[in-house]
Amino acid sequence: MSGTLPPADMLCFALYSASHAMNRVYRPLLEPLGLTYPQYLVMAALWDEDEKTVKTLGSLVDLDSGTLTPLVKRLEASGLVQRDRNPQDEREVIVSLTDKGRAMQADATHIPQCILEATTLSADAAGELRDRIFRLRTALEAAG
Amino acid sequence: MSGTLPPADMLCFALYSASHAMNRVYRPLLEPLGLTYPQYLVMAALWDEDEKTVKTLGSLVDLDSGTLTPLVKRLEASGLVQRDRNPQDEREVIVSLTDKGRAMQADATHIPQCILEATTLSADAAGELRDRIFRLRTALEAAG
DNA sequence: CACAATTTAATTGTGTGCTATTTAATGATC
DNA sequence: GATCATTAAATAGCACACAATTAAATTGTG
Repeated sequence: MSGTLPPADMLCFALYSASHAMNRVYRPLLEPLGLTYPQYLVMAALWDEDEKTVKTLGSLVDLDSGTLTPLVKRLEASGLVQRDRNPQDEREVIVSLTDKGRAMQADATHIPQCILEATTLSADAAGELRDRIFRLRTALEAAG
Repeated sequence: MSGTLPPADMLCFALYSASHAMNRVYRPLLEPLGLTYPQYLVMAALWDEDEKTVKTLGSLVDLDSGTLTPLVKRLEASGLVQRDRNPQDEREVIVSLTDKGRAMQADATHIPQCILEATTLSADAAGELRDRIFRLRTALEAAG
């Protein structure tokens, strides 16, 4: 018992490969918007609630400043967000949507349905699987 | 119905963040071996069965030559694998373990158990979740 | 046999991810 | 109120990922 396994037997590889497969389904949906998948996550977080610090965004999309800073700068270069120092605390950068960034939400409303259809799951089954995977994530984070 | 969602409600983000969390659990386990997670997948595939072409490795670990070629070259530079053209078909590169690469398997046998414990799941529950996620992957790949 | 089509790796360029370090601003302690 | 510790972003360097292209070898068809 308990020796090395081929990737096809690993839970980690199931996550890894399913995450890649998900990315590949997103890619053609996001290409017309000019967004990558992590950029889409950031936009979705801002559509949910505008004006967030880089740190808050990082906790919502599971990325640190090393990844987020250049990513948000690319969104800024595309004219979708703006970055401003918080006058109350100059250490913080507040990322907020521009009019163009807000307007893009309307062009993205079809995406969740497209993804759900690609999974071939019912909405309930997808929600249940999502929660199970989030619980796995919580356990893994607690272990680290 | 069917508008944009915050990341916390997305199945895709559950996969994405759980995959990152998994990577973070692996990192300290692999650091003593000097391997990254994708490199570990390649080594695991070769421990299961030695001597595979880049293409075969790619299908087993879900990566293409653009990622695999430099990754395998780094494993070669570490002395863990060797790369040889197949004399029967000079287009193919056969990746095989060196003695050092084979010997490393013994230093990795504890890892699956560590990962299972980090999930806080029983072996059965982990296997069931793994299969469910693999089925999701299959559906997503069929949609693409 | 010739030669077009296919297949396999390698290469190039962009965009993540992450660690470690640096810089600047804030807060705590004396 | 000067100094130290903490915090938030930014930066630098390495290693994936992936699309698109290139180059070489093989196969298929006439």
